[in-house]
Amino acid sequence: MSHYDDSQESADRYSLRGRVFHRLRDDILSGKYEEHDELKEVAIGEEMGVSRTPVREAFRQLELEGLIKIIPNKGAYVTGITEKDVKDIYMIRSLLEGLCARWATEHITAEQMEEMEENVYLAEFHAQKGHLEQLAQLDNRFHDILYEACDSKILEHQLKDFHQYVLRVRRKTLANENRGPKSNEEHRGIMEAIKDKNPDLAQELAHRHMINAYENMVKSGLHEAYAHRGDNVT
Amino acid sequence: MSHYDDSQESADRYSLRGRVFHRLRDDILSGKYEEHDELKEVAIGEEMGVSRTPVREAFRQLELEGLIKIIPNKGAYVTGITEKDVKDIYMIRSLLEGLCARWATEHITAEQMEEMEENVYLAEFHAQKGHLEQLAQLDNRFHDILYEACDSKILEHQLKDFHQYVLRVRRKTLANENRGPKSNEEHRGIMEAIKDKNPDLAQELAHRHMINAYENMVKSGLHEAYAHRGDNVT
DNA sequence: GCTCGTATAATTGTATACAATTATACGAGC
DNA sequence: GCTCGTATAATTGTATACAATTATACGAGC
Repeated sequence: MSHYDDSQESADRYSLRGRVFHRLRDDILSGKYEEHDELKEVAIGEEMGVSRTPVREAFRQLELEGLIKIIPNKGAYVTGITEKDVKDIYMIRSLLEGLCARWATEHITAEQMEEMEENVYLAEFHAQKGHLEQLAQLDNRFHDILYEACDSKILEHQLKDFHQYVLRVRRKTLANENRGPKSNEEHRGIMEAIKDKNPDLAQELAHRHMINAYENMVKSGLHEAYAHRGDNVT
Repeated sequence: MSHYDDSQESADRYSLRGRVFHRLRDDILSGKYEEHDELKEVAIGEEMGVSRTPVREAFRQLELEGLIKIIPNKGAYVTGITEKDVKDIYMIRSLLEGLCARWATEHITAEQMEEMEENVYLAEFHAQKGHLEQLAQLDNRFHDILYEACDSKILEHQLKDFHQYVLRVRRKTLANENRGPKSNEEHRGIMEAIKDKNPDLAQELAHRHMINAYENMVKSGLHEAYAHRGDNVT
C-alpha cells in the first residue's frame, strides 16, 4: 500500500526497470496479457531488449500492485478480477468518493473549482454533439479534479488506485452512449453542491453517482468485459 | 494495490528476498529505522548476509508498500506519516469498517460468529483483571475476525493494509488503560448487532467504534507516537 | 573564509554467470 | 496404453562484475 506516492509516478519511467514496469502494466490493463498468462523473465527481457534484472524488479512491483502473482521458483502469472471483486470495489469506491466530495467541499481551491465548472459545461457541449471520446476523457478528468481537491494524499491515492484497477473491466464504448450524458448531469449536481459549500449533499450525490455507474455497468453486461482504454465508465 | 494476496503473505518468507522484505518492514514499523533514514543496499546486504540482488528487490516492494521512497540513482529513504495522514486513514477506515460490519452481518459463518462471541467474553474477563496485553491481542483479533467475516477479499485486504500502516503510530499501552474496556463494550455492541442480523446497526456501531478509537488516540496525545508493537489502539 | 571545480570514492543500475529448482521428454516395466 | 523414474532442458534465485551516476574531499583562486 503506497500512500505516499502515486504509483503512477513512483516507479520512474526512465530507468529500465521503470519502463518495463509501466509497459507490462499497460499490457495487462489493456488486455494484451490475460488472466493466467505466464510472464517469463527472459522472454520479456528479450522482447524489451533488457536483461533479467530490471524485469525481475518490475515483477516484484507488479505483484504488489496485484496485477500478477509470483509463485516462488515457479513463475509469474497474470491475476484475474472477478465480478464480485468489481462489485466490491464499486461499493468501496462509492463510500470513498462520497468522503472525497465532502472533503473537496471544504478544501477545493478557486482554480480547481473553476476547472470543475469548465469540465461540466464542456462535457455538456460534447454530450449534445455526441462526441463520446471527449466525453469519456472529461469524465475521467472530472474525477481526478475531485480527488485532487479533497486535499488528502491518502484518499487521493486510494481512489486513483481503485480507478486504475477497474480499468481492466471497462466495457466497450457502446454501452456508455446512454450513460455519458446522464453521468455528466450527476457531475453537475456534485459540482454545484461543492460550489454551494454543501458537504452533506456533495457526499450523497457522489456516493449515488458511483452506485449508478456500477448499476449501469451491470445492466449493460459487464461480463465479457475487458475492453478499450479511454472508455467512459467513471 | 494488491487485492489478491495479503501483502503479509505475498512476499514469501523463505526466499532471501522475502526475508529481507519482512525484516526491513518490521524494522521500519517498529521504529528501528526512522523517517528520512537512508537504506543502503550493501550495508543491509552485509547485515543480513545476502547479496545486493535480493535487497534491491525487497526495496522495490517496500516502496510500493509506501514504507520507503526510492530516488533513482540516489537512494532509498524511510518515509514518514503525518498526523493528517493518520487522521485521514482513520476516517477512511471508519467508513470501511462500517461496510465490513454490514457485509459480515450477511456473510458471517457459524464458526466465525462463535469465535467473535468468545472473543468478547474473554476480553471482558481480561478487562476486569487488568490484563492489558491480552486485551490488546484480543482487540486485534476481533477486527481480524470481522475482516474475514465480511467475505470480501478486496475489503479485507484494504482494511488489513490500513491497520498495518497505522501500527507505526501506535502509542504506549498507558494511554489505553481506559480505552481497553470501553473498546470491548463497543465490540460487544457490534457483535450483537451482527448476531441479530441487523446490518444498519452493525455498520453504524463499527463506524462509531473507529471514530471513538481515533478520538481517544488524539486525546491521549498521538504526537510523540512511534511506540511498542502489540499495543491496543484497534 | 568562501566558492568553485576536479579527482576520487561511494552508491546505484544493469548484465551476466552460476546454483537451485521446476518442467519436459522419453523409455522401462507392467 | 499407462505409470513411473530418470536424464535433460528450461526457468527462477542469487551473487558478482562492470558501468553510470552521485557524494565527498580538497585545493585553486579570489
